[in-house]
Amino acid sequence: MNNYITLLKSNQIKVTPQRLAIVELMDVHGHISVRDIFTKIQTNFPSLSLATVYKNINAMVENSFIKELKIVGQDAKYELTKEEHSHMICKKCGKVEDIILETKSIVSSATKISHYTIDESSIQLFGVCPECS
Amino acid sequence: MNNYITLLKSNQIKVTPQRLAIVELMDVHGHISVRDIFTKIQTNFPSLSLATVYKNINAMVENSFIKELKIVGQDAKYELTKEEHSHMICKKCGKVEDIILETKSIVSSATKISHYTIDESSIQLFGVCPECS
DNA sequence: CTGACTGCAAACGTTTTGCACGGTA
DNA sequence: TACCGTGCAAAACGTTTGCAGTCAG
Repeated sequence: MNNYITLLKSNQIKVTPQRLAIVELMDVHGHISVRDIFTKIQTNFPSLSLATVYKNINAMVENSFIKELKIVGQDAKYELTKEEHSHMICKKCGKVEDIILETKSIVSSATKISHYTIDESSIQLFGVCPECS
Repeated sequence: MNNYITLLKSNQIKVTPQRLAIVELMDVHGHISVRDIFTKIQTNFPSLSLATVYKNINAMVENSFIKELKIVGQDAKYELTKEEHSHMICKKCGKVEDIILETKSIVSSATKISHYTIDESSIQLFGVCPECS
């Protein structure tokens, strides 16, 4: 049985070919924009509608099944929700990569300073990747 | 002599009433969206055009005179460029606040792991502010 | 006085919506 | 079979553009 089918079902999301294609693309690419999802899927699935992509993406974000990633200078990208992680962004090639960083110390010092109750963080680091330099 | 006039001039930006209003609003509010700039200024400056706001914001971002801030769940906001800092975002009231955090250690560990040359970072911490809890 | 800035209206691209049809469970 | 999801077309947004007139330096 297909992994993506299992994944959707375990999140109470009804399985359709469109959704399978979206989830597979996200899994393979890691981070992907609506436009890219649409054009990539449409190649071998010409009947796919952009409205359907939007509707599904929105519902999945609503669910927390996927996460929206806003990056300055880029279109919004989407990724499957997984272990908390940060992002490395290459300013030359635009690549976005996951990286697991220790955030406890920064969060605890921010808590001390601000007196916020912090439960989520977004850390993006910009620079040039090894391949581009 | 008005501070904002000095500020614009020192960045080689021609001084106009529209730009003064925009810069003043950003300074006072810290972080503000295009829509809010437009509606707030328009109250006592009815001839202001939304296109002018966009043109100025874009030129100022281009200049690095101001910075764009993309936050999940909110419109893009703009802030005057100043000392590097991070952001606290209250999930209840939507408030965005600056906070100065030590980022050296996280950046250096990310550099070791990823081999990126990192020169910029965006750190956003989400939670509930003291006033809302 | 000249080039840059503004306001307006139109154009554009993106996202959302309503509705009839089709497919999943 | 019942309901949810899909595709289509239109509508609603947000942002950009071109142009003619105005203003800052």
